[in-house]
Amino acid sequence: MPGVMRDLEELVEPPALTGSVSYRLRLLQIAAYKSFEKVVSGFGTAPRYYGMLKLIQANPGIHQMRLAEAIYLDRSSLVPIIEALSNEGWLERRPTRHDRRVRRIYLTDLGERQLALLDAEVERHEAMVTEGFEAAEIQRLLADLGRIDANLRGFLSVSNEGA
Amino acid sequence: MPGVMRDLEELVEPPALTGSVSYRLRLLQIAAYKSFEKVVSGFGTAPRYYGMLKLIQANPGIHQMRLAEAIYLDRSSLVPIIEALSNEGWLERRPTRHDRRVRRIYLTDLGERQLALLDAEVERHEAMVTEGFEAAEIQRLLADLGRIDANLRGFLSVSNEGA
DNA sequence: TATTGTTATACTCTATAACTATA
DNA sequence: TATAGTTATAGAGTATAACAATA
Repeated sequence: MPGVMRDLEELVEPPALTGSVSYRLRLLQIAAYKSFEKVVSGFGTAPRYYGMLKLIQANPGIHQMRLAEAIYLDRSSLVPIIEALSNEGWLERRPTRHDRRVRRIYLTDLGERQLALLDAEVERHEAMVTEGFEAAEIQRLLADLGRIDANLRGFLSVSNEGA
Repeated sequence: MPGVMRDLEELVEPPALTGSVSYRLRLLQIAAYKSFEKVVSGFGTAPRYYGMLKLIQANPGIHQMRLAEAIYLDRSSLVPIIEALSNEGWLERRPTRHDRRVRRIYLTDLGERQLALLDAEVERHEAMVTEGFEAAEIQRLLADLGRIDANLRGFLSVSNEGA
């Protein structure tokens, strides 16, 4: 009776997906994000903006526009995020003297302290993600991902030239 | 006058991000998705579910539950997607004899033909993503991503054991 | 009792367009 | 005229919970 066992068969991954870097990236990102949310808890809305907080930390006084570009967001989409993290005490917006349209973003002291705690959780997650990799392998992987990033940024900026 | 040039300075990427595979994956996926949408057009809502369509093609008659798991979606979230693609003629649901709760999913003939056209667009995009990579480098990268996928799936299934 | 697919519903995230205040 | 930030709004996309049919 062929067909009866069908429900128990392995899922076939077609070559077009198995061999696609884009597809792997997509599924990996979903899985990485879900696992990250399981690892991290008790930090409010901040964990999902960990990357942004680290960028602010490394670039104190960064403009909102600049920040939005860096994380591929529209400037309007960034506003409620900045708002929420300000309300939770992570960061603050300060006006500038030279150009009063611009507001510069800084971590608060509380933000700095909390971010240090969050760093530990993030490292724990990263260790799980790269379990079984040697340091050199991780460096090589990061280099490869960097090359892909360059390809994509190049393509996106070229195809945005008209805008 | 230090500080005046600040607006033109390069963005500093902190080591915690530069060295994080998770973070790279996240940003890459966003960029890859945006570029994919620019490359592909004229296929309705299908391109964003290209991976799912290829899975159905490779696993004709797959159950909805099975499909949902494979792409990390809740079974309820899959329903409107299946619905839309059915309405656009890409696929169809057929009842089963043995277990009448289950509906099996198949590509239609139209779906097969359109998917063949979409394949070409996807290949074009993939070529851009991996531009500058040699075939062996791509294989190595895919292998690395596969190892990460295994780590994540292992972690997610373990931490879901209670559920 | 458990499972598959479905529905109703609400929540999150995002972009677009219009607005303000500055430049 | 153009730009930085904001607001209002609408559209995706997702999960949760409850339901019907079936096992």
